[in-house]
Amino acid sequence: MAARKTNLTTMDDIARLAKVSKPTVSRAFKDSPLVKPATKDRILAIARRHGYSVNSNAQKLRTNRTQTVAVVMHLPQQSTEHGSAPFFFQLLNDVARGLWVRRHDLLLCSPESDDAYSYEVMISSKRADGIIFLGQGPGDKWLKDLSRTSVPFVVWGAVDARSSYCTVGSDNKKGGVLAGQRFMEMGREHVLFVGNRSHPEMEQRRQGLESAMKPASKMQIIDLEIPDFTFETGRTAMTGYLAHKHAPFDAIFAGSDAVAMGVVVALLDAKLRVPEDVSVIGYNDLPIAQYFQRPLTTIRQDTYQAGSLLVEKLFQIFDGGKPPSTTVPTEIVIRQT
Amino acid sequence: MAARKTNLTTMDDIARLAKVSKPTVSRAFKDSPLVKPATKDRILAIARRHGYSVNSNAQKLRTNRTQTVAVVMHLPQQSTEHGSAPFFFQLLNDVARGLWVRRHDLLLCSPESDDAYSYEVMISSKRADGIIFLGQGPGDKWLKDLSRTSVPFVVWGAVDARSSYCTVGSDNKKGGVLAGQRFMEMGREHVLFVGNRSHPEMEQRRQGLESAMKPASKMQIIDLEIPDFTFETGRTAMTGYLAHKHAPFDAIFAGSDAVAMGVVVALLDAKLRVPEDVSVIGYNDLPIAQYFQRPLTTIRQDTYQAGSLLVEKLFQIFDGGKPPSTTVPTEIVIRQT
DNA sequence: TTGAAAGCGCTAACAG
DNA sequence: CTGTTAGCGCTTTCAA
Repeated sequence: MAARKTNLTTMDDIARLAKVSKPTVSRAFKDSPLVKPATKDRILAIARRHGYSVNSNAQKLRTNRTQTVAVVMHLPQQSTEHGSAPFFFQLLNDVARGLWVRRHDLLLCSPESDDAYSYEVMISSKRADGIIFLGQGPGDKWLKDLSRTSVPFVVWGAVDARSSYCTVGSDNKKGGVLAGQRFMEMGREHVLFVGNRSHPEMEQRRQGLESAMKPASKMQIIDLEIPDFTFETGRTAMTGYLAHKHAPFDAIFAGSDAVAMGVVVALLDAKLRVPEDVSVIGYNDLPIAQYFQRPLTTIRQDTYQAGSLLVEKLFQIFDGGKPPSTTVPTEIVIRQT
Repeated sequence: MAARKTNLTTMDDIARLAKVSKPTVSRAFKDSPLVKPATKDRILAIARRHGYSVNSNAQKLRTNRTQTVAVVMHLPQQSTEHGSAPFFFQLLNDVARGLWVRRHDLLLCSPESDDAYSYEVMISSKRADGIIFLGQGPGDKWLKDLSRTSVPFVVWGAVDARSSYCTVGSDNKKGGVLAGQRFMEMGREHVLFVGNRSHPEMEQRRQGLESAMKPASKMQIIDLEIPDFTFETGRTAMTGYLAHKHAPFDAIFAGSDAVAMGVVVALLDAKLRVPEDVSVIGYNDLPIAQYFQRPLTTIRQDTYQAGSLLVEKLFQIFDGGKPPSTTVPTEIVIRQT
């Protein structure tokens, strides 16, 4: 009589087969020291033989914990739409690793609406124990609203010490400083900032740039505002700028590597030499950046550490803590632009 | 007396407040026609006012359905490790959209081990109703094993009509044909295939290439085997090939865009002209491909459709069907290589 | 159209 | 170390 793998469904079945009680089976599965090793092994062997595993929904219902974290990420509609997509995927990856270490599941969500309510529901309906937001979007009103609720969450985005919620983000200011210093070393004087000052992270980078340049009284910043941070936007903005205005510039600090690459292409199309005529620095150090036409000088963020920090801080919140926002170090990667 | 938002926890509480019974509240939440609209509105209003939402774990336990699909994806350890990462993230994105349309949650997992058992546990423990595998890895023994169980799953990978499980994949053969035809039109004769024949998808592409070239008896394929499909691997393989062997070639079909870009860089380093001396075709049409030093000619796969198909077929399996494997159309994007 | 009763599969509290 | 009891919050009968 071959022990057919009839997937038994309940803990009671296993208990009966192992001639123990249900709680003992339960303990065996959570590796409790309260159960005798021999008993435990027998139970686990029987369970495995019958294809049994603990029903996680009953477990979640009973314990009132889901061991699940929701990660909310703006997924790009088209591959070209969102210039920093590769960066966010890398970050997702690193967050996934952090959760995996803590044996938590990762529920991937797109933002339903930028409205605190839908996230409150996510928690009160016990789909997840907490939320990690990858990117805070243009305005963070909804995040402020959310911070007034009891929803445990952390955010990747611009770090602001006064913020009412916990954020982990690139040291944008330092990133700007590094770019400014580099330009100064190269003797550049007119820096075009291709970004968007209403975007908090961008503004921080610009401030860093400005402060690094202060010692050199000759240096100045020219702003070129762009609505988003894609290759195409960078290219067309640059082409337009070259066609119409003529404030001279010899350096460019771009809001993202994608923008920087667009800018470089526009520059080359206009017969400007990079870096001889114009020096360009990007942001993020996308994997592509080093293989670009002109291997790109850029500011790198440590996503590995970012992922760990996001997870760690969320768990501190689970434990009743109120972890401070933190900045992740930033470094300049000097290549050929 | 302000109705404070004390988050009530159970359906019973809401039932009491609305002066109805628990089942009525349950019906109201699932928009059942059995409940009078006025009653329903009243219930929903009360629930919302008190921050109540249905406990999804109790729901899942009771109904024995999770409304969740696990997506298993090899997350790259380092950004440069896995050349096709951007492609898979795009695919993830499109799968997410498909699941969202069907109001299912997406549980993101890395492969625990390439062993059927861990996936059986995922289903028998009721974490998810089914699994979508993004990429089948080098061998698919574990997938064959899994297909002998009752685990509902579909796979993105090489489509093989004889396979025991449902696969959705690029029309690799057609992709190869398109590349071969293009080379033929350009009058190329010696095609270097930079790929890995033990990888089913690669082998299919090579077969397509070969069949397209058959009419031109002069044309021939030279194989350059590589272990993985990253930029660096492509570059070093090409550099090595140029240094040692000297079978002449005037065209290259690469296993991925990342490889193709690595190959192009090696070619240019060796003072070969692209495309004058060597024509190069990649695979995947990564967003970067068009912005590369030489905008890359490549084979594009329709991930949007792929995502929809994967989800659709999984749902057919849920409904007891046995959907056939399908191929997603493939097209050549002619740029400058 | 609504309600009463039963039970999904599990774990925590307590007793031994 | 192991067992008994109770109940997590919900939906599904079935009855009214």
